[in-house]
Amino acid sequence: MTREAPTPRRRATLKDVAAALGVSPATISNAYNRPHHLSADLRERVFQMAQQLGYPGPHPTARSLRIQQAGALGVLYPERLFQAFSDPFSTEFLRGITAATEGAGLGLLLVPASSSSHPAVSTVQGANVDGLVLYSLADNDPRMQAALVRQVPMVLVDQPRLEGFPFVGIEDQHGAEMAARHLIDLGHHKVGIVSLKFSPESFDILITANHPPTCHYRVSSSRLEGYLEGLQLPAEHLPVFICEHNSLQNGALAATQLLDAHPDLTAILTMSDQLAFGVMEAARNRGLNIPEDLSVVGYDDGASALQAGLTTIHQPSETKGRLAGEALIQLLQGQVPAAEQILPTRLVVRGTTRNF
Amino acid sequence: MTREAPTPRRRATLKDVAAALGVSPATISNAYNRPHHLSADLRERVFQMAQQLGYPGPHPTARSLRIQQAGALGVLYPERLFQAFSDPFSTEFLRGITAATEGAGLGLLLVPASSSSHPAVSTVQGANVDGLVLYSLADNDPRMQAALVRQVPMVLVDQPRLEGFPFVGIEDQHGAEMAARHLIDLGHHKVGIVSLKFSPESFDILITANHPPTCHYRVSSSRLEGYLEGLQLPAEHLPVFICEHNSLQNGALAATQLLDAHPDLTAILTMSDQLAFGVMEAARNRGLNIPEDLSVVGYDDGASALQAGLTTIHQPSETKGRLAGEALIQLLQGQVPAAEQILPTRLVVRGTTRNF
DNA sequence: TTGTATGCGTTATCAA
DNA sequence: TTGATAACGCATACAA
Repeated sequence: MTREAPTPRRRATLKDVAAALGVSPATISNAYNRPHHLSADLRERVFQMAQQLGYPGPHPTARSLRIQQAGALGVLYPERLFQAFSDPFSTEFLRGITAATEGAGLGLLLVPASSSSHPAVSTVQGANVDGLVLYSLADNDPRMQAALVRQVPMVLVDQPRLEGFPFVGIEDQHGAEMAARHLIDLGHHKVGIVSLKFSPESFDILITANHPPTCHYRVSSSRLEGYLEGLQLPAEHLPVFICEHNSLQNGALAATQLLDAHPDLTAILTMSDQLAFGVMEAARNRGLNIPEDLSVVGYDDGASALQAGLTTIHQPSETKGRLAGEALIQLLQGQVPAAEQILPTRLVVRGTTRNF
Repeated sequence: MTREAPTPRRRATLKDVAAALGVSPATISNAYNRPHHLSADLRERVFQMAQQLGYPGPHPTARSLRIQQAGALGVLYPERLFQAFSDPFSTEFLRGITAATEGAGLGLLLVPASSSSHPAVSTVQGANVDGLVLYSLADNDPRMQAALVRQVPMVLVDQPRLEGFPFVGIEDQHGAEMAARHLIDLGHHKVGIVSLKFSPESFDILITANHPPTCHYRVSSSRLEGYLEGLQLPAEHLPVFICEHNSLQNGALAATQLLDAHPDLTAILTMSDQLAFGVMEAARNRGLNIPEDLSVVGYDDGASALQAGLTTIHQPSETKGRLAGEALIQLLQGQVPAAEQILPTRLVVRGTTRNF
């Protein structure tokens, strides 16, 4: 097993350096982690020998195992990670997390969603992290249970609560209600809704609000409730298009189908800015002017909403991320963070809504 | 905070389950990893006992150490992670990486930059990853050496090359040259340049192109060279403002100082879209119309450039990320990726440049 | 189908 | 200041 061959095909370890130097492994470890526990001279010789043998320094995983710290925080995202970087609004959330956690020297691990070969739960089970942020997961997402089982510190954001874990969210329903009331105040009676998805496997579908399918996403259900509350219109005459993705393209599709089925609509409420942009594009393509012929309201108020002059509901997504990150760090330090932090939403009236 | 579950003083381990069940540790391990190596009945009993004891399943770090796989890829970013989520253009790059790596079940670890308490090299030494993407690091960034020492698979993107590691980049200089020539073709003779940073510690400074300070960033130096090549103007009359940050605010500051010192400028070349937006804002604030009074060219062509009608240099940042991710995965699989992939840049003329 | 023994590469506790 | 040794928690040949 032991070979004195000068060509170690295998990565050199701390023991190899110790052996080559005729000292104990502890000394090598000390050279890296406790400089004052050994003479400067010996320490220098250790580093020289390490370089000579190609010893890359303490193995991170072995060290993590030993000191019981992974040095990273994980984020569970409802969709494929690809999506996390597609919406300017969700990158703001991630920015908030890093703003809070980077100073502590903690990395941010984006945990991959499921794929054919790698079920989602296995990736959350295998994530080398000291804590998790559960972001906007569906109430039937198996990863929630998998995360719970891991018994690591967790913070929940915009998703179903779990007893004993800090929650960070926004006044989702209230924001939607304000959006709806804004339209009512402007005199609109024929309003369509473009919704975010209802369940992980959902696909594009046009329904009416009186018979909604089961909704597994807290954000979607809260906002829909807010819309209904604010509109006070008969649900059976309220068309709702449920989108599979939160994308401009999907918003355009939604608008097309809504307007095809209900040409008399004078306004559309959307559950995200991205969807609103898509609606606007589709509306213009069929010759409708905004806001003259059609009023549109978004949700989120990401960076691009200002640029586009979109009337929308503002939510502090970066702050949301920061609070989540801070709560998680407090948990790691044995402190007790606020059990619940609900951030305010507010209506921002710009140029895409108008009197009817 | 307190949970009703039987709180074990210490996290239960595989051994505990084995002991409680009177079987060997290997059996527990098999129950989780090799279902077919034991009877369905015993497997079921294992899971039940695990639940009863609160055993969270195999410890990810211990497992990682044993199987020599971290299950994640790391990204080294030139600035604080906060910045990675601030520029729509760099999020496109990250999106490309995840698009390539998520399918393989690999997480993406964003390695934190330095802070007062945590030197940057320690975080790269301690990152639990199977490979690294070095993105746009300065040639004097100590993390490059730290990464090299680790002897893990690496891919270099938009930064100094290292012998033996795949490189992914763009035609940086060529793009800049086209931008400059575009202005010359339009008849401009008085041109200012807004540059990205030259060194990690750099601060805002106005210089002339004939005496540039040492540049540690490959992207900045390539683009500056391209500008000089394309402009063919005397360097001593070419003002360059070097920005500390790649932000709209910094672009506005740059424009203000450039135009204060050189009121006769008719055009400004910027090394990023973000900087261009800032220049445009500052120009408008001082009563200059774009492009009538001032032509502006960006770089990157991120999503917002189209919306703003910015003349800019397009680069395929998402593709860049995808290729980097794919190359890294090939490395992990023992395959040999292309040693070098240089993606094309192209001039996109929109509404912010005009004849002079 | 199940058990035994060993090693993955460290760090921590003690003793010298 | 340095050394011997036992964890850290698991997976895998190999034996039974």
